[in-house]
Amino acid sequence: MTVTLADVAARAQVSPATVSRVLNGNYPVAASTRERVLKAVDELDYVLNGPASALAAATSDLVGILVNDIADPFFGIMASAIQSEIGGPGGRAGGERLAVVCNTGGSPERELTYLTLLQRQRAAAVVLTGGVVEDAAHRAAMDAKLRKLTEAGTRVVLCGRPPAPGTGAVALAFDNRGGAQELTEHLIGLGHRRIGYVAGPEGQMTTRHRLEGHRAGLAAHGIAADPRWVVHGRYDRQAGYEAALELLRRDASLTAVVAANDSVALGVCAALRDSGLGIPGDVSVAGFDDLPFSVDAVPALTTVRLPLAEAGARAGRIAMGREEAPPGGIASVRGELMVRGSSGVPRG
Amino acid sequence: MTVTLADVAARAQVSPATVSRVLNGNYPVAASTRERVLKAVDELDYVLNGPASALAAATSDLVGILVNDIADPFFGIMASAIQSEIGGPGGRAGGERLAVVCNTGGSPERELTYLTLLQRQRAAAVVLTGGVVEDAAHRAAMDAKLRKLTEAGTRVVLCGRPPAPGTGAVALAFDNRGGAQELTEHLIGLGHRRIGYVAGPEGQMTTRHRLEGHRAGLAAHGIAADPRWVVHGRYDRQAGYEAALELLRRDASLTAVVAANDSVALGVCAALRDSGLGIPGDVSVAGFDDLPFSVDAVPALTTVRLPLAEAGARAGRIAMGREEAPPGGIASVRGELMVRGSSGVPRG
DNA sequence: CTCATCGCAGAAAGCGCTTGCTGTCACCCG
DNA sequence: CGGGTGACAGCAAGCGCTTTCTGCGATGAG
Repeated sequence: MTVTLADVAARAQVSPATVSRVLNGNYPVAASTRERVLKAVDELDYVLNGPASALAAATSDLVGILVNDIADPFFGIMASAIQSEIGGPGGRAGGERLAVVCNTGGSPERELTYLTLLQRQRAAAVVLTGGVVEDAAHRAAMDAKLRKLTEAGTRVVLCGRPPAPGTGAVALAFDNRGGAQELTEHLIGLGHRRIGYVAGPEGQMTTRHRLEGHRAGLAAHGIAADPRWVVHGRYDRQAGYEAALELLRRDASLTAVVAANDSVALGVCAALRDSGLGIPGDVSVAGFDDLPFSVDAVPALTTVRLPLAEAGARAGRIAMGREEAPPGGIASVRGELMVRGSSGVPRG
Repeated sequence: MTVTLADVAARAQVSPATVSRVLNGNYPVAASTRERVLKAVDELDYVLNGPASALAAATSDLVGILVNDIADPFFGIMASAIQSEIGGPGGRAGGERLAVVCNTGGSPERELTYLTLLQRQRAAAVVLTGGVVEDAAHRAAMDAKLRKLTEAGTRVVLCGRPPAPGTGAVALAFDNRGGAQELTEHLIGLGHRRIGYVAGPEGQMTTRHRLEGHRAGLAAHGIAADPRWVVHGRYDRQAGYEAALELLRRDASLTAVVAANDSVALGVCAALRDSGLGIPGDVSVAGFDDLPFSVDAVPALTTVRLPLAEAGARAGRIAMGREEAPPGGIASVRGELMVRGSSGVPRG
């Protein structure tokens, strides 16, 4: 029914071994023989059996990419960049590889399960993106899993994710703390003193780092951090909308609001507008990430640009062994402050 | 080195066959035995070898999802919905499946190559999204490939994509023509007569259908379509920006511009603003798709909402055999007109 | 002219799992 | 109390490929 290597071999009058070697091209085969084999492959419309080949060779050409939410451009951009580098029909980077994009939905359990699934498939490499939950038990489980993967020969790269020491995984971490601090200092430089902060979900490292950076920025200028000025929520527009309303309720004298990311910032903007406040006339707003839509917001969003595509591409290359890992297996990726229309001098 | 089924069997004092059956749960195994096996699996930290299992069982639990660009929310949303339905650790939908998201970048060749790769992996199902190129040779090649896949037992679903008759593939097509017509008629209803149209790339079916719908809308109200009012470009913001400028250059008296999709519409808005024109005061703008950011644009974008997530979820279920295919294997998915701030009565 | 050498092709032993078929008990019914 | 019937467990034959090792003819050196 299905065409196998043996069929091709028979038609080309050679042994299966020879066909395999022609297809893999890692063993000398006479040109005339090769040609004959290729012709047979073509005539029979032969398609290699991936599982069989993976079993025999003890490796597969699958590469896993873990993301929190593929519908979110933040992850989409990274995934796209990673994929463009891991080979596949896209980038001419050696053998054709298949990228397996896994949606963890931010759930630690799913993350673990997907890793097992990938391990089961004997994936060639795994790139993990997205946040890390600050739960000791989960981190230990993750680290154990990652270690097992690297020990089994799977290359593991953390992209935009804090390092996992002792696991053998290479990490390209975003400098969330530094970026957030720079952003807050920009607002302070404009004259803002009462700055609200819409943070991400509690218990996430990204949330904590960005918040810490914000506070460091305040501290650097001797501004006391008022706990009423911080509200936690999800990393989405809706959460931003609600958080902004809450912030206003707590202290209507705020002159600026920093959001955990751009989506949240958009929600904040909508809430402010719906409350009759002008941006940046009444309240300045700032985001984080610099996703494509941020420049199109009106006014355009002041934010911290994270080099998502570059970091993803680099992670992809490292995962493929086409670029050396950074010294110590850890690199910090800096963001860049993008000052745009949504931030201005405070009113009054 | 690596733990195999046999190791587990030895430890649990049973035969490999029994272990396999416990793990697959499709054969009666005594509770006490099962427990013993599970214990051994746990103790040895056994991970099933995917390729070996796929080879022996002649099926794999991989599901392919083809998208044009994973960084584009249009595809991200569909991919996410599809994935949530195909099982995986996310949706509790039977066995754990791995979604393979493939970025075709809109290239017909890559589309074909990915399909071969998926065929090679003996994928359980494949969901294709994204546009179709109107090239006869390519379509024939695609159809042949799809037929081969369905013949090999792979379920093939086209999501938001025109049907491929005779291939055995199920199609959930978006009613681009109808949506575009409705949108244009909405503008006409407001009083617009000179309506610019920023179309997608030529030679794509989606582009053609939307443009045809637009023209049908004009025709229905006896408005002659002026060829100068149509500009083609890519499906992105940049193209929209440039196209809008070109449109204005050709005829500054346009009172409305319809864009091929929301991203393009955003570019159009930016260009209009940069030209000192108000929206919708001077020119009304409309998009297509209703992506999440469209409601946040200022003014919010009038557009046609495509039920991306619903269609994706349905496609996923059909691919998994958990929902029956529509009669004839073809269903048309309608869009819904979303009237928002970017469209108003024409000036003057 | 002989023997080591080289270049290429084939034989065959798995890779780790699934599954049809064949036992082997234990139990129940007559 | 015997044979029929189930409920489980094991045997063993692959699944389709890779790869080591062996074989063989041709070539070049001595």
